[in-house]
Order: sequence, then C-alpha cells, then structure tokens
Amino acid sequence: MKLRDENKVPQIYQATLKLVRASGIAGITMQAVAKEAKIATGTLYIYFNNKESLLVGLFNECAKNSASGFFRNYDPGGPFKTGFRTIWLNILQYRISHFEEMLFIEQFFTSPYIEEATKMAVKKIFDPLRELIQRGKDEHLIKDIDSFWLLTFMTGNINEIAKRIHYFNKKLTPEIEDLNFQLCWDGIKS
Amino acid sequence: MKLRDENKVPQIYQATLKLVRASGIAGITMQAVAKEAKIATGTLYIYFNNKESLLVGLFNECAKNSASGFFRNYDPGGPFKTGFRTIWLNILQYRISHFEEMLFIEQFFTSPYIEEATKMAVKKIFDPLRELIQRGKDEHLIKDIDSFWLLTFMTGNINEIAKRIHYFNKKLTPEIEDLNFQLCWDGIKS
DNA sequence: AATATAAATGAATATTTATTCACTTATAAA
DNA sequence: TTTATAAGTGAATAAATATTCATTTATATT
Repeated sequence: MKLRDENKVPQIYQATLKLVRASGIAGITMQAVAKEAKIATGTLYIYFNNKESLLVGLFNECAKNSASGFFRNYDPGGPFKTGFRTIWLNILQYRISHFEEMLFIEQFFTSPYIEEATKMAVKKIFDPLRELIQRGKDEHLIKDIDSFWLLTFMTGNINEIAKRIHYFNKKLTPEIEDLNFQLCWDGIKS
Repeated sequence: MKLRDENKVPQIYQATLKLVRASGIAGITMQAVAKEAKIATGTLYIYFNNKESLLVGLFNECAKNSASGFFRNYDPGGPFKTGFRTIWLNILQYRISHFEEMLFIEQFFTSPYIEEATKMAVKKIFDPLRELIQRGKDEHLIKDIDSFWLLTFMTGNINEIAKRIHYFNKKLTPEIEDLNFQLCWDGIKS
C-alpha cells in the first residue's frame, strides 16, 4: 500500500501561510490552498477533516514553533540584561523570519476558529520571560511596575518592528537591532 | 417619495464593526451584518453596491475618524514634550475607545479588499506627528535616530496597550497612562 | 510479479453566502 | 387627499466555496 507523504502537511501549512500573507485569513479557500500546495483539493481532506481543523492545526504548529524559537540560547542563570537581550532578539528575529506565522497567529486570535482554551495555552509561552522580568525587578535593574505592562511594552514594540521590516522592505541590520533594543532598554531600565 | 434614512449607513457600519470584533473580517457575512443592524439583507444593497464597497466605505470612514481624533487639542506651536504627550495620549485613547475600528483597519490592511493607493493615503495621517518628531530631534530633546523607528517604537507600544486593555479587561487609569507614557518617553529621550 | 491497501485526483455535489427582484410600505410633492 | 417615487423587505436565485466520492495511481507486502 501507499504510505502517507510526510511532507504533505508542512506543504499544506506553507501554502496556507503564503495565502494569509497575501490576503489574510478572510481570503483563504480550500481550492486556493490546494492550488498553492500543488495538490488536488480532495487530498486536503486526507490530511484534515475540514477547513477548520486545517487552520487549527496550523495555529498549534505555529504556537509550538514560536515557543521554541523565543528561548533559543537563553540561559536563565546568566545576567539579567544578557538574558533579556537574548530573548528580545530571539522574538524579533523569529517574528521577522517567520512573518507569515506571526500574521496568521494574530488574525487567528480574532477569527471564528479560535477557542478560549487555546488563547490561555498560548499565554503560557511567555512564562519564562515573565519570570525573567520579575527577576529584573527584584534586582532593581528595571522599573518596578506591573510585569504586565513591561511585557506589553516589549512585545508591542517587537511586533511593530517586524511588521514594518516587512511592509517597508527594510533589513534588520545589527545597527537597527541595536538602536531598537536601546529604545526598549532605556524605556524599562530603572 | 420616501427619503433615504441617514442613520442607516452609520448603523450598518456599527453592525459590521461589532462583527469584526467578535470574529474578524473572515467572519463577516452580509446576512449577519443585516441581522445585527436590524434591517433586511436587501436593504444593504440600497446603500452599498456590494460587500466590497461596504467594507471599503467603512475603512475610509475609520481612517477619516482616526485622523481627526489623533490631533485633537494638539498645538504645533507648543513645547515638544507637551505636544508629544498630547498626541501619544490621543492615539491611545482613540484606539481604546474605538477599538473595533482599530481591529478592522488592521485586518483590512491584510485582506483581499485593500488597494495600494489606500495604503499610501493612510500613511499620510501621521504626517503631523512625523514633523513633530523631527522637531524633537532638531531641539536635541530625543534620540537622533531615524524617525521611522521612533514612530515604530511609539505606535507599536500604543497598539499593544490598546489591545491588552481590551483583551484583559483593564481600565486606562491616569496611573496606567502615566507609567506607559514614562516607558515610551524614557525610551526616546536623549 | 501479483495483490491489497491507501494515497491522490478532480469533477460532482452540498453548503454557504452574495446578490437580485417582485412586492409592500412610507412619504415628499402635487 | 392622491399620486409618484424610492425605501424597505425577505424569499428566490446566483455565485462561491466546502466537501464528497468514484476512479486512478503508487507502493508496501506477500
């Protein structure tokens, strides 16, 4: 018998992300996904029960990937600023290099497909960062304000950088990394 | 003859925004809009040629509204920091009080409906702010880095605050305003 | 090599959603 | 009042899109 092609699912996910980039979740049709993935529409239904489970599957995949990307090379035992910069840069680089995933996650959050439990699970991804920020406050290195707002400050800026890098065809040079990190750091340092 | 009800279009826009908030542009159907606006689906087509022109019309309306909201009480002749804080707060308050508009604009930008010319027109809304930032640099009050990144820094943070205020049911108290502005200001000041 | 099994196909069908239209209702103008 | 005109209605139709299925194709197993 013929075995399932283990490349199909990633292929389908990639095609879906490409369409999201081009015209948002609103623009996704199963025929378009199939065409982009160079397979027949019927094949989609071998790998997914329906459109919803394709999108939910992709969302979970994106969430999992980003979680591992954000904390690459991060040593929780190292100095605060080193760890903070590592995570800051990881998130930024990840969101730039996986830009479609970022767009998809963002749109999925306000789509008819997401469920409440999923939202909660995604919040947990940032737990190690939340802990680090608490440490920074304990060591009096950063402002003693609610971590919620410190996290808001940091991630809001990162997201916007990633978007503008893409929409305005910029390149993330070390200089641009540095100046943007400086803005963020000067904001939070005590 | 019967005259056109001048409340219908705002009513339809409001209904559409409410649906966007609930389930994104992907979730909008003409029947749902009609139901939410408490009119017949056919009536939608008296005021709009089709779904696309409804959405485009709403987008233009949102863009126009926000432009006027952002620069309320702003005196280009006043001190830099005063002007900067005024605009910062205006944008933040506007995005919180017109949250659905913000979501809609954001999603519309990566939807099948937007056109390139529209994107360009929207960029111009921020021109007065760009000028103010240039002045701040000339007066050596803020860091001498590309205004593009200063604007990215500022708006990214504001957007994220607005989103989190809504998604986590926070309230924008004067204290929260202040601490968030402080984060932003400490980031950009020279 | 032959067989069995599941993948893959894409046209056909089902479902959803946009749009139309014959009809009713309201109201400015005569 | 009466009339003419356009708004308003919602069921009917058209169009788009999701899903199925009869058929073909590939390949592990025997």
